[in-house]
Amino acid sequence: MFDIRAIRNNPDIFDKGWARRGLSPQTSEILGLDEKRRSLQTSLQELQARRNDESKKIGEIKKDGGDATGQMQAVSIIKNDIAKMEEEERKIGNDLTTLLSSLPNILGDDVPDGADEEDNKEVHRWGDVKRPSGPDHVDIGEALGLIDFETAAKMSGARFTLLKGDMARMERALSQFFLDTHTQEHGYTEMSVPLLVRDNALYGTGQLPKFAEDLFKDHEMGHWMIPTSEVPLTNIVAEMIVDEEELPMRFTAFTPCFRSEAGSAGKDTRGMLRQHQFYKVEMVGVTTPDKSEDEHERMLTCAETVLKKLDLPFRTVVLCSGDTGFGARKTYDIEVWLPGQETYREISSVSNCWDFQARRMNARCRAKGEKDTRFVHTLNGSGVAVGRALIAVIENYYDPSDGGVFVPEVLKPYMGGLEKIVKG
RNA sequence: GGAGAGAUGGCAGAGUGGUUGAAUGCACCGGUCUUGAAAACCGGCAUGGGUUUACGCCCAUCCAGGGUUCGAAUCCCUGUCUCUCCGCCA
Repeated sequence: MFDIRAIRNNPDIFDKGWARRGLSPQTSEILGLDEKRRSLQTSLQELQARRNDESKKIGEIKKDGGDATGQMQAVSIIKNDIAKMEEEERKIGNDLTTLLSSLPNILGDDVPDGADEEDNKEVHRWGDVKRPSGPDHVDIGEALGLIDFETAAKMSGARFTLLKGDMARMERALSQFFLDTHTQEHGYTEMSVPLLVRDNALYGTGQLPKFAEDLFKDHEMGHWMIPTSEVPLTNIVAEMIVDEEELPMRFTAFTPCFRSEAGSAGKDTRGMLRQHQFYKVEMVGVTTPDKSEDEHERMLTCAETVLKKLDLPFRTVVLCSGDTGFGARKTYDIEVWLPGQETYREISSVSNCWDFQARRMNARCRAKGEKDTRFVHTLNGSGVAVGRALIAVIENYYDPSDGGVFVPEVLKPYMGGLEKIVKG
């Protein structure tokens, strides 16, 4: 959502911003609606003032025991006009809101222009690629008898996975390791959050109204399954005015994520890279407006740290204008090396949403002693996707001599000291 | 699933159709007093929007959305949330 006054004052900035996302100019339509609405509002309020005035007089006349029939009829007529005008005003207001809420965030100046992921700019690379190529997690996992797509498909269809034994345990170990690192070393507060949310929560973070088809919904109760715990974690501050002393707030959660993958038919169909359901440890930050860029860099470091501790080679890119998501002002993706694909694949996405979500959620902050409030800035980042981390470990820690998978050093404490996953 | 109670300003808590945007207390801000502080006393203190060069004026908001009425915090309907009791249940 956007500040209509800012659009009034600097329409060019917004049109140029949206042009970077490939959109045609929007502000003339926005401002046309805005002007219409305001002039309607003004005349509506004049009528309301007259109605209030007359009604007050009727009250006085009646109190004195007089006859107010004439005045009552007069107000009755005004009332009809008000009703008509209210409806028109509401309609235009809705049109305006619908238009504004379907427009993406304005990109940061430091976001490179580009059409798609080909144009993302690499920021840096980390780690030695010890296994440039090799079997993928499907071959390794199935040979070990610990990853089973067929059985999962039997009960749930495509894009689901069944993990067994030490493979299931390693998934759990990864999530524990991520959570512990973020809570104990990075200052995040662990949250256990609702996985089903209502429309308004998804509107707040920007998934609705535009991206309903990407989500699973329970039509009976009206709940949506979260596509990421960014939704519940960010909505913690919805409708709140927080003291600026309490900022930054840093939340983390380990949750399943549910995605319909409606637009990605045929994409990444092999293996467990793209599933309808996967686990993720998420980080969310809430800051004052002046601190979000620093927080963004910090959050990126937090996500990179867990990959470094796992000794997984990765590269970090800043997404170009065409690849940056709807609600983000700027996004870093961390891509981990997958020997099975001989390429880097996304394992984390770290975004600064600026005040975009805060406006939609009405999440504000106030400095001590101040009267005025400001919208907070919100950030979110995967820290990191557990399923994809598991893939990365399987493929990078593969031992061709026996088909096993070494357990990364930092995961051993979470796996009872196990050194290696082997065929059982 | 059944029965009932409730939602009012930062908080507590009045108000059941006519100057109620809302008593009172607490908190908060300013002042008087004091060497200083406390106490006491005096004054101020909701939010969003429209309009205005400005002072200001106006509109909306007592959980949300509809309705009744000349007029709604107050009456009616729907939804959301909270609480109590019964049933069921991880």
